[in-house]
Amino acid sequence: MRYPASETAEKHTRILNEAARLFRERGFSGVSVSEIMKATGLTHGPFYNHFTSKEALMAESLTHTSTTSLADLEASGQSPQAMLAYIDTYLSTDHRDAPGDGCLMAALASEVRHEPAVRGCFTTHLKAAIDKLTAHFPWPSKRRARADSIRLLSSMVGALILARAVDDEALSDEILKEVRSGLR
Amino acid sequence: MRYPASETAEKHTRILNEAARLFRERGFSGVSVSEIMKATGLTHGPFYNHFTSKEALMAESLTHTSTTSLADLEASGQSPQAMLAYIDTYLSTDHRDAPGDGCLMAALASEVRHEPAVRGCFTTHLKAAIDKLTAHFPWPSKRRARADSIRLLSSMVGALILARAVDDEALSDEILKEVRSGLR
DNA sequence: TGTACATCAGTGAACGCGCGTTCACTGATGTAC
DNA sequence: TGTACATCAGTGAACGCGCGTTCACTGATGTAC
Repeated sequence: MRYPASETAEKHTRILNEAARLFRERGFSGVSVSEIMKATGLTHGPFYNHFTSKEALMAESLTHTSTTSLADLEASGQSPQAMLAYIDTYLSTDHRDAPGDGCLMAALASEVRHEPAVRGCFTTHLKAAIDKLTAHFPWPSKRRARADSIRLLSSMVGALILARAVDDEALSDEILKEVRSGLR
Repeated sequence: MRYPASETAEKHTRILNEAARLFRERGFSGVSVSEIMKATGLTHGPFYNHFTSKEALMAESLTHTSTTSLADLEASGQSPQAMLAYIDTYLSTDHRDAPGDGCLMAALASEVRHEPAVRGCFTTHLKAAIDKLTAHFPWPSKRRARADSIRLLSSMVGALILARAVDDEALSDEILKEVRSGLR
């Protein structure tokens, strides 16, 4: 049956939000189109009214997540304290235990390598993240700010991925803690 | 038909080697049992003469790769120069472009999170890697050697994963280069 | 304002496909005598 | 040493399953008059 036109755009956004959350939680290949549609409260059929393919959704959800998560960074303060708080939040057990709401890169970087359809979007996101980090925080040397941002990002992403992969909570906590104190 | 008994063990090892290579290249879920068996020159049927399931192969191939790749680390020298050479090799474009022969953690850490069957093996490997790094290299402070090893590993793994995910070779090279110089 | 009709997002059965896994069969090897 | 037979890794067709995707159909909404 026909539905109010106003709901269409809202449903599109809801699919994107659910997809973004589920993909980060369980990976692109760990989530089916049907599951995403079920999470939005619909059957799988109308998926193709909104997106041309699962790959297209992957790309669009990645771009969608990119804009919202970079807004978080810009919302934080620019003081050295704000920078440390940002790092502490990123390397917190809360972030580790909630990948669905967390960093896109830590959740999906590995899988992106195998999905040609989303590498472009991911690259755009990473470039934006480096630029925002470089511009936003009070780096000791302006000249080295970009290199320092790249190093910070690599450390944080690597630590979070390892902390999430590991079976042993003590080791996982230790990784987060040591990388946190290394960045002070 | 029956085959020489001597070949059985050798075929088992060949399956493990091919699996270890293919899993690192394309991920656990990106490689099928049939592909692995084809790579060893057999049909898919006898797979279950060697392993009880794909998950069992994933676990065994991870343990198998662990022992061989940690041997590489022990084979390197213990001088500060050897340590820098190890880091440079890890963060080289050659390593980035050959995941099939490279670091297990950079290739599979993300997927391990979604595969309960291999998290234990992965954790064992990561612990061994931290211990070997800690004991093997000439860290400035013995007391902080373990924390420094964890930080080094996080940086290297994170940088390699990001460098591999990205679509843009200049950015990929930049990530490797900056993290390399940050570790000098 | 009321009526008749076209629209089109949602439904849910169905499609082909590749996956992990099973199994009846094959036939050279290893063993018993 | 030669013969008869049991063994068992490999073969390849077949299984059920869940996936991404398609499509004939439904029926409340929006539009034309």
